[in-house]
Amino acid sequence: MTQISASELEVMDILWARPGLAASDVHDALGDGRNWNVRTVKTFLARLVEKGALTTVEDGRRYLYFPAIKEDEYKAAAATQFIDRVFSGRAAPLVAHLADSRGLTREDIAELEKLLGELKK
Amino acid sequence: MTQISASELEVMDILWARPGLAASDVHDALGDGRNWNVRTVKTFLARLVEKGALTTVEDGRRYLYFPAIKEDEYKAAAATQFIDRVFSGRAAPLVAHLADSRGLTREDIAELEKLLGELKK
DNA sequence: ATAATATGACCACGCTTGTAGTCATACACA
DNA sequence: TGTGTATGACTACAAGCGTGGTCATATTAT
Repeated sequence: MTQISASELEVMDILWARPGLAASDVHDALGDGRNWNVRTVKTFLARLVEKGALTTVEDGRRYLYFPAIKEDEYKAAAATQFIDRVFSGRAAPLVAHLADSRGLTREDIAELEKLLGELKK
Repeated sequence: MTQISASELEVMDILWARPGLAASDVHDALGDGRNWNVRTVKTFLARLVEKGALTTVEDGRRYLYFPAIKEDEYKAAAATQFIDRVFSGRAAPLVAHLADSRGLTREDIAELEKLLGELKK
């Protein structure tokens, strides 16, 4: 599986949330800060199809796009890969850095504790 | 600050651990799986200097390389950036994914719990 | 019916990255 | 003293990425 770039990932996020959009819908859904030309969005869509991350279904004279990979699986793999690259595979230092640099919220901390509690069993 | 690529980061890791190596020393230190040609390593070093991540000190007819950015700061920023890109800025889901996909070791879990304990104060 | 618009197919272009090659020179050993 | 070797400076080149243009055609609005 080739790599998905940061920009491409934004497109994937849209389609994971709402599968089956057409190119122009994806463009609209990005709207906010992302001021990409529709053609730019189409380039990303085409590249994602090439990479096997999306599939298409014809709908008249246009395509609808659907994720071909699962969000959870992709993100889990991305996390593992990132930690391998940057933290030699150790998760704890990463969390330490986060705590340091941007501060986890009280809620984050509570959530993580709950998680760890479950993991211990 | 321009981006540091995965390969470049491997070089940075060497120099964070042992600052002041020459190009050929860095090459040797990589040795293991990394079968880069010395010239490839030199390209990475030159690019890192260009990017402001390393500085050099002349040593006769060669250079010694020193990190110009701090490991902790760089990695903290990288972690934040990664979480923003992939997990919309929320750390907890990331840890959940790690737990899922590759399994944190018992030690990881213990370490994280200790960390969270400290953070709560 | 004609003109503006949307859509897909294909193309472009400069920057980054991985991976070195070439050249000139300096040093080290035979 | 000549020859291999290490070093830096510069160059190369294909693939990936961000960004969008062109062209032909189909659809919609007037």
